[in-house]
Amino acid sequence: MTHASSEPANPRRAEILAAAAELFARRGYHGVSIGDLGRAVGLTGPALYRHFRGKEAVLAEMLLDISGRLLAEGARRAADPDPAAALDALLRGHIAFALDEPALITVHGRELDNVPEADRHRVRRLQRAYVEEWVGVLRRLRPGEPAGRTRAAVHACFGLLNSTPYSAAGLDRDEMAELLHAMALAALDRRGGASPM
Amino acid sequence: MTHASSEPANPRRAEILAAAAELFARRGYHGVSIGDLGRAVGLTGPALYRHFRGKEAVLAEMLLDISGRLLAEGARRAADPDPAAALDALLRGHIAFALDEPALITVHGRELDNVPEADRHRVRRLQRAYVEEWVGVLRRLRPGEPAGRTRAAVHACFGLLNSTPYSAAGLDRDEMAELLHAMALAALDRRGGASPM
DNA sequence: CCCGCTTGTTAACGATCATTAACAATTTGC
DNA sequence: GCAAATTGTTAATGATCGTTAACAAGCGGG
Repeated sequence: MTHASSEPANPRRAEILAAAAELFARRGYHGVSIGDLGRAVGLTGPALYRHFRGKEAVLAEMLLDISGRLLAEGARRAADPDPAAALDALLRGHIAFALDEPALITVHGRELDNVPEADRHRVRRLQRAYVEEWVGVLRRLRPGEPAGRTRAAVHACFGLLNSTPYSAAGLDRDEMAELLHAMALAALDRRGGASPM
Repeated sequence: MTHASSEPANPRRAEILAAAAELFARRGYHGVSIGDLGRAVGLTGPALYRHFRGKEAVLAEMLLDISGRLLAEGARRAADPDPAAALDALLRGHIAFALDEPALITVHGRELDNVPEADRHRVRRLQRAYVEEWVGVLRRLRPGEPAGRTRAAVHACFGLLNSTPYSAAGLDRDEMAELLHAMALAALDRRGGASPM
């Protein structure tokens, strides 16, 4: 009941989660009602309670899924023994996620405060672990840098990559991916003034 | 009544706007009630209607002020005849704003959809004009680049600079400003693969 | 065949919301 | 000093919210 991965992948749950992501991203968690959520998948509001314990549970499951997926993919990519290759893989993975799931990236970055406390701690732990995967790779490339500065650089890099939802217009996916990759790599590469990567 | 700049700078209005910015940034527009807004400045909820037409008017005035200030400063800085100096000034100005007013930058980027339609169009026009100041400077530095790509690069740069609210911990203001400046300049400089700036 | 589970519905609940009304205190202009 | 405007209060209104209750249709397994 708690773990969605052990369930038989109920398609209605997935449908609701996808619709909720779009609505939460566009209007914010508090700007979306249970009635809105139901209507978005062709149901009435209370039908949602057949699939989720409540509105908060929808958000909680969504954020746990996102942060879990990011961390799982990130940990795998960061394991590359060549740190430059690991960074390249992290960039590619994060960019693909941001371009393919802009609503999820938006909600992931904005709505953590509305997750009930127990799950919020779990999401925060996953998010922090994901950041630390990046920090670990960057510290292999530039061991002397203070950890706080590296972490701030990672957050700035995420801000750049997650800008996708607001600038997707006009460029096709592959060109946008390449632009983000070049900009992010340059930003991380030339951070900190003098020391090269 | 419509233009705040011609009024005698009512301190209560400014106090409410400042408190509203913090609350809107933290919980989102719909997550903040009129009672919350009043309480944040030591009043009851309905007292707010002595200073604003309603909740939407608070957000509208806030976003008009932010986008207007960004555009005014941006236009002045972009007017430098040396495009490299203009870009440097734009970066410095935007970074100072993001570091000094993280709540305003956050609300500015998230809550446009909740502004009533008439004001929303005006805010969007100001925001677009600000982006075009950046695009104009960058096109002076790299005339051959397609405009859509330049615009996407500007939005990505804003994403990087506006990451401040989530990563301010650990670094002092000046070090953070320098880090953001170096990263943003590198990202814009090395965008697009080969052509130098 | 029918029992029970799943997945929907409509109706109703208390809470909370933005807003307005009615009224009081204080300040300002003359 | 006093009328008028300013700025606050509490109380009330109607809408909407998340949630639960009560009930119904469809379906699968014995």
